Amino acid sequence: MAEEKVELLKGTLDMLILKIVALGPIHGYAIAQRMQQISRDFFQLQQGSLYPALHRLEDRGWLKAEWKASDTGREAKFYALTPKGRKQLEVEVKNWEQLTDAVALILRTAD
Amino acid sequence: MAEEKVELLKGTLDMLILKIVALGPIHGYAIAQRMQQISRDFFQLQQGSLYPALHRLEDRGWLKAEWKASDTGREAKFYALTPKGRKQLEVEVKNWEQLTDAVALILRTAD
DNA sequence: ACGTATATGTAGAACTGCTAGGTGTGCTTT
DNA sequence: AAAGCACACCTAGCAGTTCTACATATACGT
Repeated sequence: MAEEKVELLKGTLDMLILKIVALGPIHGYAIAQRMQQISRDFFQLQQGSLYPALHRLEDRGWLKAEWKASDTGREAKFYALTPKGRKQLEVEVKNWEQLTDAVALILRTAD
Repeated sequence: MAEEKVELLKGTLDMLILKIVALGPIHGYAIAQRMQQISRDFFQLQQGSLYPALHRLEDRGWLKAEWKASDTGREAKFYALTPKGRKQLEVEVKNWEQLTDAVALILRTAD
């Protein structure tokens, strides 16, 4: 029973990560788990997508990282939204909605 | 009054082009016009995105091209959906809906 | 004669996400 | 004790898509 591979639309990952971090400080590995959970196993975020994205978001000043002990006692890098990150999330959500609206206009066009 | 640049999500362009061609045979330049029209000027498809995409879709056997005279009397390359292209459009639309549903699940999550 | 709208095309850059590999810790099972 | 697995982080390099910028050519209006 081969599971279909679901590819993210390039450009949405940042928004999804920002949204999940906005729910409260969380470390990378757990972000992937929550994304999978919330999306009912639809999104299965790969580590090779996740970690570079986190570094990208940190470089841009949208996330701030801090080492702490996780639930399991291991050290993990916890990410939190910066004020800039919160604004960026708003911008990206607004843009996402406009985009999906515009796509919907085209998909619903009958000739 | 600088217009905001709207970037397409990578991966959606093929679907949008297939959908517009599905409305009836049409040439490339007119595809860009219709997309802009239908999306109420939201999408402004660049020629550097359009033509490579059309060639890609033709290479994959989803579109078939034919030179004909356009409304203005000039020669233009009219594209039509192949049966394979029609199936592909269905697949992409279904995938798009699943994807946006999954994104919506994440965006609507309150902690 | 000139500019504009129509119509097609390419080269190269930029960005993103994926594959595939690697490191190390701690818990559970054999 | 060792073996395996889940946790937790990371990087290099590839593949794919869209954009910018440029190039070409025709028809029409002024």
